[in-house]
Amino acid sequence: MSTVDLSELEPVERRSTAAIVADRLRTAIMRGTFPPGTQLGEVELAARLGVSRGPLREAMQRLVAEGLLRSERHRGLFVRELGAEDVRDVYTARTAIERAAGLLLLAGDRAAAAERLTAALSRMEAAAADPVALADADHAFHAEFVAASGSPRLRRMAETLLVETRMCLAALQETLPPAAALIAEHRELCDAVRDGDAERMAAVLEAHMADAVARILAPDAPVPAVPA
Amino acid sequence: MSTVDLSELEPVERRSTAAIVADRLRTAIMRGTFPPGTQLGEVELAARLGVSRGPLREAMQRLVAEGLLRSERHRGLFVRELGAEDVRDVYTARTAIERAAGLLLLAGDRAAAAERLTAALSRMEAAAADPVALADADHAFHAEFVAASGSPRLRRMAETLLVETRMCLAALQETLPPAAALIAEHRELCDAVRDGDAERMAAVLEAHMADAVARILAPDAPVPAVPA
DNA sequence: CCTCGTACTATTGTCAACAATCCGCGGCGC
DNA sequence: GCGCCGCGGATTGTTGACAATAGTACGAGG
Repeated sequence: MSTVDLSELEPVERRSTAAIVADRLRTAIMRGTFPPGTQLGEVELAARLGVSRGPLREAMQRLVAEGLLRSERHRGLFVRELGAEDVRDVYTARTAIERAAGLLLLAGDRAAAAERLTAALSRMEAAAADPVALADADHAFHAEFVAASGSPRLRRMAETLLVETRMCLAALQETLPPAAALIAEHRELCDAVRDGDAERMAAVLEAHMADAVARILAPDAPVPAVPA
Repeated sequence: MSTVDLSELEPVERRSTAAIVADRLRTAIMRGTFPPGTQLGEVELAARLGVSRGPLREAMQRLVAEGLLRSERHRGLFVRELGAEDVRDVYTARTAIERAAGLLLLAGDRAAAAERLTAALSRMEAAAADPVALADADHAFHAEFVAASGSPRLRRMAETLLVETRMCLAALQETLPPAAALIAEHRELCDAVRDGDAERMAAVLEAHMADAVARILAPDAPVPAVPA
């Protein structure tokens, strides 16, 4: 038959300029290009992005709604600065979201989910050498974890929280843990999902988050984990 | 001493126009003034609100980021329509958030939290006769529940989800449950918080959410609850 | 009778200019 | 010397108008 591959020509729809600008700014903030506390001048940003101030302001309002920017009236927009309290808050929220996503995962197609997660895990292993690539892979793993749950709202919230997580890392000297320990924790999560063990999954997840908070807030304190 | 009451003159700062417009639109959508699927014409809305299209567009982008509006390029902005799948999704997300908030509550000052909740509960009882006032009070109770946890992120997410909840109710004929049963469920939640019983709190919460989903999606099916 | 092409209209997307507001600095009075 | 007032510069908030695009209706052609 003359049926050709249609999988690649569905999403012809270009998104609005404001959405593109918002994405660009989000990644820039996430990567630490704009350190927390810096003011985002509208005219300079607009010129640099090649758009006018209108769409730029719309994009900024979106980021304000996401909690990444803080708006002071007639003063300007500033990159939100995250303190210790915020780190704890981000991780408690992440724990809540990812735990719920994990439970949905277990209730759904565990095999497919485990496969997606192991794929993401292998990408983490491939990036173990490069710290920034490892951080990207970690981000992608958790995003995949929540996305696989099939819940669009959990997914959106998790994405916002992951961006804030990376802001924390970038701001607080990005003390990434040893790659081996990090990967081991994620592998355990994968196994729990594949086995359908909800208790273990939740426990591993909570321990993972608690470890991350402890590591970020007290970089010197050693975190008990698997040695290698 | 000459110390006067300072509690009421701190927040002199007026918020930006876009924020005000966003609030106005949010409540309008929440109350069902704009039924799901309706297009929000910019010129008409701007004229009706007495602002220009610029701030209005910024407010709308905020609501898009919150998931209340859906943007189609060169077509306009429409109120997001929620189906059965969305109802389930909203309530799973709410369960995740409120469960986490409840755990934080138990870890903090239980007595103060219980007091705030019982106050909110009494407001529900006072509004038992009027369905819309009862819905408002229910909304306020859950908002208070999450706010008392002290987590700004959980609070913000919960607020968005509560707005979506009311959209669901307004769209699907707002079949509110009998006031007595509703209040009884919330009172049980209060008691669990005061007693510090995490297991019971989570169980009550999940049952409450499951009941709500069942009621919304199948209005005729009787929900087993306390008779009166 | 149905289908394709085309002009029109209404709406959104974008832009540049105007007005209001706030910070920093210099001068004045006490 | 210290504090207050006023002014200049810069930035944000807002406005109106211009341009591009999608939907719609009408008419021509098969």
